[in-house]
Amino acid sequence: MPLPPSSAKPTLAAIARGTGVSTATVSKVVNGRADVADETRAKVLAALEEAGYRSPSQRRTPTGPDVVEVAFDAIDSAYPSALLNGILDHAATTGVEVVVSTTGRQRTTELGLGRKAQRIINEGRAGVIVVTSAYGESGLAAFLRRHIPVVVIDSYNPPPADVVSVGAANWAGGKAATEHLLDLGHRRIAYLGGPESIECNQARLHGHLSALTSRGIEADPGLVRHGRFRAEYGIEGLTALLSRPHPPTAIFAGNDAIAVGVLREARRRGIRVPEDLSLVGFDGTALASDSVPALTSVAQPLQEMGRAALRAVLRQARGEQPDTHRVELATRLVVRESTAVLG
Amino acid sequence: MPLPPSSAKPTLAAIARGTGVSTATVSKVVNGRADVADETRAKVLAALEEAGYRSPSQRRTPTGPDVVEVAFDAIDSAYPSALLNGILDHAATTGVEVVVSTTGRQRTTELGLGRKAQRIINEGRAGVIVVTSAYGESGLAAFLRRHIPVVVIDSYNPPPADVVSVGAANWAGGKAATEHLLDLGHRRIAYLGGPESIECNQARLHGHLSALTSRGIEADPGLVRHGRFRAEYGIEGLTALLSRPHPPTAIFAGNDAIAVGVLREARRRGIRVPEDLSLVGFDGTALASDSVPALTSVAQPLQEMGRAALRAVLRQARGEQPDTHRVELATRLVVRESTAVLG
DNA sequence: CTGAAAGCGCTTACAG
DNA sequence: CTGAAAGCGCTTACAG
Repeated sequence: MPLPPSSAKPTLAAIARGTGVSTATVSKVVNGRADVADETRAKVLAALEEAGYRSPSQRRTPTGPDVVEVAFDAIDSAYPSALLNGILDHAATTGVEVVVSTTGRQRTTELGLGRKAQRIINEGRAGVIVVTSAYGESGLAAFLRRHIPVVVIDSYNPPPADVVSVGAANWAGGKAATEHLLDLGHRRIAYLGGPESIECNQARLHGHLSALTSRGIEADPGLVRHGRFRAEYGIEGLTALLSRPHPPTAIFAGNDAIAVGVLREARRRGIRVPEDLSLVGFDGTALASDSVPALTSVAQPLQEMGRAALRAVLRQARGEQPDTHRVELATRLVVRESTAVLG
Repeated sequence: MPLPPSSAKPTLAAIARGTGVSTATVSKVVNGRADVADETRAKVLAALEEAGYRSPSQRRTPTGPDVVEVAFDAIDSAYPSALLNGILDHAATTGVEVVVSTTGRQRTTELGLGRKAQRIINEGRAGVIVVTSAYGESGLAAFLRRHIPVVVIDSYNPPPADVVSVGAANWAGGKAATEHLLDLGHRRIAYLGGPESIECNQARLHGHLSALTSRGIEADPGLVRHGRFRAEYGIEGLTALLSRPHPPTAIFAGNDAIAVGVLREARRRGIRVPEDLSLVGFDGTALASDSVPALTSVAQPLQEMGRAALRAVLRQARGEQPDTHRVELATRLVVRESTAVLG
């Protein structure tokens, strides 16, 4: 009597028993040989998938190091670099290996992503860390179905319930940025954000708005603009704001790249920062400290976020329950040279 | 009659025959069991090493993707990030997997590095890319002994003859930087470099000196300073240069980070760039384009260097001979806002 | 501490 | 296209 496949151990013989074929046939399917009927192949593949079978070379070495895959959109700024740095730092101390892959900013097709997810599963990763948007709901679900722990850093969308997410306190950071500007006497404060739909951007904006309303200042919708997290949108944003009847005296930028764009456009126009315009960024990467004038910015503990993400993945890989669905690390307002008392 | 170990196929049985013990004993050694005499273990380990034995889980999956290891000192600036970006880009198009590891800037002990090298060998990598200094001569030699192809990017020291190195045209880039400043009328041009002993730094310096002497200008040794590739050394360097009787009118910085330090210190002192001081950086990363004023800089094709390194490693992994011992990619002077005609 | 022997998981040449 | 059977590479319980 064939056992239900789910209770069988993942050996060729067990799969063979479960599907009513010989081990030889299962072996052929596993090795992609041609001489198997399509129907048989399909049945066996389904059973292999169901049982979570790994061929010997796919099996994780019992003694070998755990391998964690980190999927980025791209590594094209200080932000992903700092995250990776934190991940690699913790990896070195725990003896874990890190495979890094990028999906490319131009959204890959669903099919392409599915294939990448399948590869990650086949390679027997101990876990997966997904940064921002790489892999949608369906990709994440594929990992979970195979019981591969997933942690998402700064997810663009709210992740499913059984995925741990790591991020910074974006709302509190946004509030702190705007409170700093309010404390300096500014009242017309603009927000130049990233993509409107993205979670972290919304949280920063709402922190900003909350700071305004809690001081009894009505937010002017004309002072809120969205774009992308790149310098171009700072240039474009400042240009648009200056064409208004009452331009702002201060700008809170959704990240440092946007702030740097603002800085550059301000300089081009002879607007002095901070004398004529105060400016706060977000992220606190080298971009903020190296720019001239150095940017006041809300620092995210990016390295620590990377470390926390790896820690959370490894904890789950060891079979421990995650303590929390969301790891949120504190941000810190670092005041530098780009903000001053309203003159 | 036992065969000489080198001609035996790398199976347990062959190792056993070669060393005159049973397959059971060899198996125990491979799996690190305790019940083997030290002497026997040593003999068997030597034979395993000699034969290049890999246990089933260490064997590269015949169908599985190649895995290339990339060893950085650290991923703490735009420079390693851009290299990695190029490597990952080419990896995505060739289906190769990339394991990233960092050795940490504080030189790890020889022993620690040796262990890391051994791990990389055991994991059956198709090849290794070493960035700047990670792994010394002995580490590289260990890879070569096991016939694992190695490519070095921007090696701190000249690599051994059978290691392909990838880098930019540092000498030509340094020459172009200084010629640009000479063309603008500058005659007292300082060089603020990175560590004096490092190859790429020396090449940039000598390009600079060559530009001077080919215009009949005697180089002033007091205008050459070394430090590290960080902003602090730009601050320190400018401070030292200004204390001289005849400060320079232009500075060629060994990389963009140093140039940014110069920029910051100049601003603090009320020295205008480029009106009072012209400044050229090296690397051409976002640091140069995002700084205010934007930096004139010698751009290295970092992404292309990453791609070229992976291409060279994979070519060797396929058993092809490398075309060249050194892949040198052209640099390009990008003129921005930090250089002007001597006033 | 060593190895003969049993056995496991998988593959393959080949008969049907 | 399928599977019985031989066999390979490795591991392990156990006798010595």
